[in-house]
Amino acid sequence: MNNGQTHTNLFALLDCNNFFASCERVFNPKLWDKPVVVLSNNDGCAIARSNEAKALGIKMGQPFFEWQHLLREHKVQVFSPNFPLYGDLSSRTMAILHGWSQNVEVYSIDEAFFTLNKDLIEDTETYCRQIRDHVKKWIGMPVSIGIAKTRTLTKVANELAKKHPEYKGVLELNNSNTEACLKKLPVDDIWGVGRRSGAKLKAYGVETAYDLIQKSDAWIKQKLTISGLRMVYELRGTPCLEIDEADTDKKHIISSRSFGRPVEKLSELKEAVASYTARAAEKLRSQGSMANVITVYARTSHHTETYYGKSHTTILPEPTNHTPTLIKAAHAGLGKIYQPGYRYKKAGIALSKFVPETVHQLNLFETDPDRQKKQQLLKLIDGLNLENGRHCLNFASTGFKKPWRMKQEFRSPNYTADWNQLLKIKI
DNA sequence: TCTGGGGTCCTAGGACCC
DNA sequence: TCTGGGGTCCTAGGACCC
Repeated sequence: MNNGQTHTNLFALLDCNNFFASCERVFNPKLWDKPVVVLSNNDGCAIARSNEAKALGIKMGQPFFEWQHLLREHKVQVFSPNFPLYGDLSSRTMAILHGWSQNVEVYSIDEAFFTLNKDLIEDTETYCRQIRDHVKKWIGMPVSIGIAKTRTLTKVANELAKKHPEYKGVLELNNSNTEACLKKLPVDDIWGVGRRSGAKLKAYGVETAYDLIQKSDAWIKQKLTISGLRMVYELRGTPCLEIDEADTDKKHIISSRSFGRPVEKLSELKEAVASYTARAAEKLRSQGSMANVITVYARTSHHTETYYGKSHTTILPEPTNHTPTLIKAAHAGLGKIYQPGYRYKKAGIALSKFVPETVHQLNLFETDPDRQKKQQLLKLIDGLNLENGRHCLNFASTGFKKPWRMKQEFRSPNYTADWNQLLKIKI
């Protein structure tokens, strides 16, 4: 988005408040004034919390069992994650945003950068308030919007807009208020500064974002690498992050899960790995790529004394996105790393080193005469699964009973993604 | 008993070549 | 015993994000 760089454009960031928790509320008005928590897969820990839940002290990533007692004491409402629902509400929100800006970069499931043309919009802050109201009214989703000269600064603005009610969800950073905001912002709250770098910077006496931008470029590059330097330029008001819209193809596709209970048998591990591989291969085909490399790994829990974890990487004889071929390679790798006697808690596979399908189709030295037919069959299966819901057709090696499957005890209905689970209203 | 899953980018260091 | 300088490519691992 080149016109994002010109003087007449400002950046903005729309971010849904407590996204997953808010999604659960959209179709369930009873939750509006209650603390709501969405759990990770396997109902392991908290991954989203409403403001009320945050106020109770439930932390991001905190294990469920540590705060389970609050369910009774404070009527905390918990949910297993319902990603189809969240994905659907996300697309609807982004669709509305597209109606307000020419340049929208969907950055994650719950946030998007967009540009505002200063030549056409007189009052950018008022404009963004209208966007916010539109999303609230049509989707029921509360959002915050930050406006500034660079994407990193919109993050700062957004955070403040969210934290301080007096901004009513929208804040624009300009020449007169930016410095004051950066002086208030702890250095580890900056987008791009994690726990490690945060601690390091504080050890050097750098406490706030303002302290950081006073340092020399050389110092910053030495302490935080080139990406840290780019971040500081952005904080000083010079855009230098490119987020390209066109190339959304993934460079790695990962599929992994923790098991609902520990797995010891190789046969069960193989089922799980086959099932992850099938999912990853489906994603690979949907972006029109083939993989040259597949990595498989398995590990026990980190929280036990006898930790065991290993991975194995296979370079494939030729790039492929053929599910049975990939499963075969994953199983071979698994055979190399599997050690009996351990209670495995998680396994996964990763595909990488992609080439476009079209490149391979031009290969004159085709080694597999049936490749075309196999390809068509897979497309057919993908199509049926897409139309009729995932798992309509499966590969037998992915297992039938799946005793290793995740725990999901608190799942909400698929209000928007499944005809059988539409919200019922009594009249 | 109980601690997510899926990504990106960067650097260091080894292997290899001239 | 001494003992180059560059360049490239690859991989593992760190750090961060949502």
